Amino acid sequence: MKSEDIAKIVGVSRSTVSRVINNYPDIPSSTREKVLNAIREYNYYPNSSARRLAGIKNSTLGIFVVDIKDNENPHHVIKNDEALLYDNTFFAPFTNAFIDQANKTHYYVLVSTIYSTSELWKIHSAFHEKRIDGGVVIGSGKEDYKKILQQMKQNFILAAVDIEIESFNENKAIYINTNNHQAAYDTAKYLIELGHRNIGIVTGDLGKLSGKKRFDGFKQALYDYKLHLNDEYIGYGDFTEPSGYVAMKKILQSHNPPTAVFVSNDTMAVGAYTAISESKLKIPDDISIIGFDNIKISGYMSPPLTTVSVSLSDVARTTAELLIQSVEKGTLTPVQKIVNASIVKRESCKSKK
Amino acid sequence: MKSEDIAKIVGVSRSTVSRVINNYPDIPSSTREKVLNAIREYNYYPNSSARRLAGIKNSTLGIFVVDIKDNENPHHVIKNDEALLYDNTFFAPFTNAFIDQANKTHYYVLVSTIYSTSELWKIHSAFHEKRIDGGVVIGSGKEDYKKILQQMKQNFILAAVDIEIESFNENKAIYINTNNHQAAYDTAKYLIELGHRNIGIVTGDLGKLSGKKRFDGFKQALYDYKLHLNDEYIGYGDFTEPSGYVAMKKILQSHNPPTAVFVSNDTMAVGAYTAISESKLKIPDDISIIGFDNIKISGYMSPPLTTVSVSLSDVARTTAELLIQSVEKGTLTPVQKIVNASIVKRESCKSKK
DNA sequence: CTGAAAGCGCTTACAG
DNA sequence: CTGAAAGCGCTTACAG
Repeated sequence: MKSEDIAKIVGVSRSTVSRVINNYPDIPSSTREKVLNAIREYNYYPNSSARRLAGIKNSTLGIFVVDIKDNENPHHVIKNDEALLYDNTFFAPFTNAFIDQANKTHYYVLVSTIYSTSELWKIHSAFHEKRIDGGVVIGSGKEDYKKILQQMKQNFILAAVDIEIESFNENKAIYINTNNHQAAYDTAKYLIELGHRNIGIVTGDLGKLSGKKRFDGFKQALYDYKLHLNDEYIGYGDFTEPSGYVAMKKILQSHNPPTAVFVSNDTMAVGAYTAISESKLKIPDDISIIGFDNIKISGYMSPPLTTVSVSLSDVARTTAELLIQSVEKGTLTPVQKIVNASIVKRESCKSKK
Repeated sequence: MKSEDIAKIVGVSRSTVSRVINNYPDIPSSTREKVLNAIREYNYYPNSSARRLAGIKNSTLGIFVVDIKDNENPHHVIKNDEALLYDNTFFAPFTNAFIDQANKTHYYVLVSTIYSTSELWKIHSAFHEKRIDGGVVIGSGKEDYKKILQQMKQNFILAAVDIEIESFNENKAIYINTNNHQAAYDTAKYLIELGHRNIGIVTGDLGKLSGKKRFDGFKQALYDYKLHLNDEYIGYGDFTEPSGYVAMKKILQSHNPPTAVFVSNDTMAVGAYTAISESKLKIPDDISIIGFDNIKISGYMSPPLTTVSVSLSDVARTTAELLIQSVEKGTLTPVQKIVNASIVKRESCKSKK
C-alpha cells in the first residue's frame, strides 16, 4: 500500500494524497475526507524513509548514553557485565522521562549506549546518516565530549547534559547542567548548621563536571564558614559503590575522624554505609552522612539517607523541549540551562549541638 | 556530501561507490581502497533513508514498553508523574541490555513508551512506516496484546516478552517468557522445606502472565506437599508497592497469621515490609518473606530480601538475538522460549524447625 | 570489473 | 484547487 494506491482508490493524484497527509490548507474538505477515509480503511501509513528523502523531517531524536571507563583505575572496574548500565539509577530515569516527553510531541527516540571511545562513531553515524534530527549526549566526560564535537557538523542539533564545557561560545550546543555547585554548598552548609565542625567528603569522579562542581561547592562552603578542610577527611571516589567504600575506609582512618561526611552521590553512600558499619560506628549517632542524587535505594537504606534531589525527569523534559524547539525551527539555538536541586532530609544526619 | 561526490572525487561511478559500501566481492582492492579513503577523508556517511528506500534494511529494532493502567482500580493509581516508568526496575534493565545487545550487532533501537490503549498506534506506525525492521513488546497485558496483533501484518517481525498467549500456533511471533510457574513453585517449596506450614501469598496482577503463573506455581507446590491454602492468607496485589502494603495488611489480620509469605515481586515486598513493621512484627523471626525479581533495592532492605532472580539482561539478550536472526533472514521464525530463574538466599527467611 | 538507467515512495515547486 | 514531473540519495539488475 503506497500513496499511489490510495490516490487511485479515491480518484485523485498522489500529489493530492500527499497534501492531505501534510495538512495543506487549500484542500476542499470533501476531498480531504475521502482521502482520509481511504487511508483509514486500507490502513495506509506513509513510508518514513521516502518522506525523509523528500525533505520531511524524521521526527526522531537520539539519546547517547556514554559510560566510558577506558582509563579507569583497575581496582574500581567491576568486570561483571551486569554492572554496566543495566541498573543505572542515573541514566534510566533520564532516558525514560526523555522518551516520554519526546513521544508526547510525536517524536521517536533512538537510544544508543557507548562503553568505549571506539564506539563514539555511533553518535556521528546517527547524525550523518540522518537517522535523527537532533540528539542528546549524557554521561560523557570532558575529553570524550571534545572528541564528539570534533566530527560534529556545526549545523547538527546537539544537547549535552551534565557536561563541562570549556567555552560556551565556542562549542555551540544546548547545555543542561544541574546546579551542583550550589547544591553541594547547601549540603555543607546544612551540616555546619547542624553544628558539625569536622566535616569530610567523599568526592565523585573529578573528571566529570558533577564531581568537580560538587567538590568545589563543598569547599566553598567550608571556606565561607571559616572551616578548615583536613586532608585526611578527603576520600577520592569515582561515583561507584566500591569506590565509596574505599574512600570512607580511608577517611575513618584519620587521627580524629570527622563527625559528618558529604558523599558525592548516593551510590557511593551505599559503600560508605558498609565501611562505617564495619568500623562499628553508628549513623547518625557517631557520624552524619549526606548523599546526592536521591536515588530510589536511598530512602530504604538504614538509616534512610539524607540526600540532594535533582529531578532527573525535569532535566530530561527540559532537554527534550529545548531539543525539539530547535528541531522544529530547523536550526540550533544554543542555550545554557542550570537546573536547581534541593536537600531531602531523612535520618542520616544528626545535630551536633 | 553524497555518494556522487565521492564518485567524482575518486573518478568512478556512483554504482562503484555503492558497491564498495555494500561489500560487493568483484571490486579490485585498489579501487576499493581509493573509495574507502575518500569516504574517510571527506567524512561521508550514506543517507540511511535513501538506502532504506532503495531496499537495504534499516538496522533498527523497536522496543515498546507498555504500562497501561487504563482500567486500574482507582486506589492503586499513583497519580504522581514520577511514579511512571522512570524508576521502573523491570523495564530499565531490560531496555538497557536489549540496546547493548542490538548495538553490538550494529542495530539501532527505537524506544517508545505506551501508557494507554489510545497510544497503541505507536507500535503500528513504527512498523508500517518502516521505521523498524522488527520490534519487541514488553509489559503488555493479554487484552492489549490482542489489540496490538489486530493491526499487525503477518510478515512483521514481532517479539513479545512476558505476555500470555492464547494459542502459540495462531499468533505467530517470538515469545519469551520467564519460567514463573517453576520459580514460584520453588519458592513455596523452599519455605516448606524450612519447616513452614502456614504459608501465605501476595499475588501480583493476575491479568498478567507473570502474576498468574506465580500464583499457580505457588498453589501447585502447596498442593503437592499436601498443604492447605487458607483464604485469609491470600492478599491480592498488582505489582505496585502500595498494593503490597495493603495486601500484607490484610493477611496480617488473619486469625492465625502465616509464618511465611511469598510476595509475588520485590516492589510489593517493600510495601509488605512496611505493613509488617507497623504490626510490630519482625522479619524473619515472626514472619519469613520471599520476593521475586531480585531488583536492586532488595539487597539493601532490612533484612536483605530473599528473592528469585530472573536475569532480565539474559532475557533481553535472548530477545535481541532472536529478533535479529529473523530480521537478517528477512522473515519471522516463530519460537517460544522459557528462561529459568533461581532463588537468591538472603536474610528474610528463617527455618521454622 | 563497471557504468547508465530504472526504481524505491514520497514531497513540492510549477503550471494551469 | 490539483495534476504531471522533477528530485531526494541510494541500490541493483542489465548490459557490456
